[in-house]
Amino acid sequence: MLQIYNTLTKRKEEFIPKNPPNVTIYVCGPTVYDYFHIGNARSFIMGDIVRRYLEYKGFNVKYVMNITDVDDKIIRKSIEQEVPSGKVAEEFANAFLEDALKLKMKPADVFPRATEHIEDIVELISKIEEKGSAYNVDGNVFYDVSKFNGYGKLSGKKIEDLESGSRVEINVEKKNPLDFSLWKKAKEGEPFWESPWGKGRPGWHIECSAMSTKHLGETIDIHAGGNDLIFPHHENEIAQSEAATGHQFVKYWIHFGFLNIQNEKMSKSLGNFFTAREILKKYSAQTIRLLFSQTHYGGPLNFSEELIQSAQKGLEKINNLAERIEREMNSNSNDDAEIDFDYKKYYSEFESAMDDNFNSPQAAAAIFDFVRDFNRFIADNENLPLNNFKSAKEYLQKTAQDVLGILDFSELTISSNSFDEGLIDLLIELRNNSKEKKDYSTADNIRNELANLNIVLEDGKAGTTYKLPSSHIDDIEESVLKLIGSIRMEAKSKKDFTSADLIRDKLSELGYIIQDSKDGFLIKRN
RNA sequence: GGCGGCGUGGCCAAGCGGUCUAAGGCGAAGGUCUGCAAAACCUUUAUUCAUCGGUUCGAAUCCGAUCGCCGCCUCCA
Repeated sequence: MLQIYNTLTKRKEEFIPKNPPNVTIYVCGPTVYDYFHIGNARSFIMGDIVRRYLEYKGFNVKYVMNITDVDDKIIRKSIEQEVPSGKVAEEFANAFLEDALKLKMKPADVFPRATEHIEDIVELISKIEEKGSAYNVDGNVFYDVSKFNGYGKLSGKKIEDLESGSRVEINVEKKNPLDFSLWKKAKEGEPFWESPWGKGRPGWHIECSAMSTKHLGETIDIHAGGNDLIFPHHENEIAQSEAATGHQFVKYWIHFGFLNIQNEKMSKSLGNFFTAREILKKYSAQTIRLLFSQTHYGGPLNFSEELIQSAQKGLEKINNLAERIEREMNSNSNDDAEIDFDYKKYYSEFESAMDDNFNSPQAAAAIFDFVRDFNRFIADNENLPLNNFKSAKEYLQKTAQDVLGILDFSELTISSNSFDEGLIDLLIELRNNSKEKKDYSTADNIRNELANLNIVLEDGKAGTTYKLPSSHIDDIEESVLKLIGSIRMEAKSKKDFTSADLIRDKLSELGYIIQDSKDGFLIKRN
């Protein structure tokens, strides 16, 4: 039974969607005036994990994430850069979509944009006006908070408290300082749309109400976003939508904790941020996702270089097993019956963790338990039947890959790439020959040189295996060829012509021609 | 001023009334394997959960107070 902590009721509740097995989810997406930062990424990724887990549970999820493409910040930027606001929005919306993919987020079923829903927005505002919950002051339309008696139910605030301590900007047009804009009258030079109230653009909150309703219906199952959206954004969405429809807007509200830097909220205004782009240059999506998974979504996460590195180390452990499994699947032909291993136990650990309000840290722990125990199982059972590896792969795929997104079998370094791995095999053969001759200095030299190229050799019972670096494969080919050539030179200088000839023959088998010259050698592709 | 969150080992972090002498990751120490490594595995690394009181047969978990940190109330994921 899945339980979700609902911000609205402030307790964990059993998740019962309105129309099972369908589930509707709306997550507040980015305002596209700049690249999004790693703190924003946390919300998007945790939303993605929520979605993926519901799919794992067999629900048919419709997932919507809005893109706010008209607002004050975008307009400000467009003025600064002297380009139309639509251009600014387009540029950063594209960047967002690219980065979201790089972060392994499953694309939303719909990424609605405010500017493409002006009609729906106008219609919704009119409806609110008809119900008497909005008023028009000279082309500015405001929501009348006093008409909605549930105002404050999400954020736990009382109207009086808000009014007294308020830092709300004083606006003489508003009846009440808490009233907020539904439609903003266009100022000189601002983008605008025609409306019954004149030229203008939508207020911030109304787009979510309009687009959510349009794509998911009047009552949606889950609405999620960062903690800072509880008030006023989500509170206002409820007020608008419920005033218009008379129905409950959202069944379950989920809010994500902040990502902090040195214990302070990461934010554009404080300037203490890293963009997701920057971080992705140094760390993989899987690393970032594991880091996020290892903290509960609701709490704060104090981001640091040290922390992300420890996640990276942890990830290697999972990847190492995945690679081992992949290697076995390629070479193992033991078709004996599967030996007993309690896969079920790890599925149920994973599920009961995720069922408890998406407790991803505990779910990750279940995966680590599995990795440890399965590694041990391999060690204890020589020549395991292939089916065991299949089952293990299935476990990792369903949990680590499909739900948390911290693993991708198709990206493992041992699998396909353009680099000719025969070259590595040749080096391994040369190294093994040296080892047999107890020429450890040559053997170690080969290993060290490869290590410098981020190619790791590991001697195992069944022979030597290797791991390739995940990127820049092309540059490496040249370095590897140079290494092979210099080994051959050394062999020649020692009059070890057997080795030298072996190298030349093997290279030609791989399609390379090595030519000796006075001062060295030249290797060409045949 | 109003509202809310947090404080668990060297670091990160689950646990939220008994199975907790507290999961998992990182780190550290020792060991197995290895020519040496790497990987993997094994062992060790919190009788204690900010502090002080209280409730309870029983508390890291509930209540109160104190100290410290953070957030929202203005754009913000």
